[in-house]
Amino acid sequence: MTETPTSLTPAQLGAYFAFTEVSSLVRHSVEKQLRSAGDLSYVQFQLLARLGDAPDGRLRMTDLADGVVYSRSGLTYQAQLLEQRGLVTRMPSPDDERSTVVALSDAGRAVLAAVFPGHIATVHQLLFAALSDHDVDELARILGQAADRLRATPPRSATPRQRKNP
Amino acid sequence: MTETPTSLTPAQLGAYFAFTEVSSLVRHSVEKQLRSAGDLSYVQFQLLARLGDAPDGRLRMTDLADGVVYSRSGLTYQAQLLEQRGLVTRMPSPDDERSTVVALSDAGRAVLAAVFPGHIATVHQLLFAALSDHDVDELARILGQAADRLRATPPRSATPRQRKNP
DNA sequence: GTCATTTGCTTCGAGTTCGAAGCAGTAATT
DNA sequence: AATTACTGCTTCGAACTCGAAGCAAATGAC
Repeated sequence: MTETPTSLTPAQLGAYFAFTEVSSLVRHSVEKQLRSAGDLSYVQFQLLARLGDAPDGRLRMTDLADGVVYSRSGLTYQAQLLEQRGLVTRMPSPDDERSTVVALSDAGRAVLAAVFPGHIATVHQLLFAALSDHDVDELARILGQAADRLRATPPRSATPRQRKNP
Repeated sequence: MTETPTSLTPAQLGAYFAFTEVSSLVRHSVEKQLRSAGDLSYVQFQLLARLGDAPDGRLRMTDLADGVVYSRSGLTYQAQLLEQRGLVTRMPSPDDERSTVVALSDAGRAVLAAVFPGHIATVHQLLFAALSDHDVDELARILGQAADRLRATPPRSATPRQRKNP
């Protein structure tokens, strides 16, 4: 068991700060673009995009949640909103009465198609316009490594818990 | 003027997906750690950390907001919470009656010191444990470039300035 | 079979976030 | 000096998020 250091090298600090900054700025801009282009929040867009990628445009709630880290209750809320707008349908799974299967409707597909190019353009402009092809490759490789590691890491907290004053 | 493409190369897509995934997973874990270690939200921690970095542990609200993209009203809300907990003080600026100067209190400094090592350890474990020194350098360089570009980009790009017509 | 446990999802309440509107102080224009 | 525009912050209402508690279906233990 290697001990975890409680300080970071300058390079690590720089990477961490840049990462958080890029992350929140990109998120912010993308959110605005999606809102104005299709009246979607980023979460809603991610849900539609995930459904668009799925084999038949349908997924169980649980599978839909995985990878979009949000809580189950939040997912229920957003699924309700999307269903009210007619972008998505929900029905109990034939296999398992407990499961709800969410399916992309034609309207949902249309909205997704309408919003997608602008989303990609925004991301390109914000994130990739400043980077060379080589840098993009490196970024994909390095972050891919980090993502693999994160996915493998159990979700339990790394530090022993401390008591707080009641 | 180069036109922005509406599709991404596979490498760009990979980098984008990895980026969003790492971003949300790290955020999620860090949030938990801070909550259990010092009963702080990530935003609150960032605010305290920013104040800790500032020359006299004091900043105007506006300067505090820059770089932590959150809205002004959200900042007001969090500053109120931090003030109620005694981690921070607020007073009108002597220079400009409009400005509020936020200053880190001793208690705030103590909480920050108590939470910081665990925060760093968590980030190290999540993000940097999987990466070689060289990769960290590359990551810092590449994301630094992207951050520079983002900072230079005006926050309102496409919309012309608006006037109110009473 | 019956009971306990687990799983999948929803409901509920509390807390957090944002944008729009509002207020007061400052700067610019005349 | 007076009017106008702008800046810095707060208040307000609506929307979103989460965790805990709850419910029903499925699984496992006996």
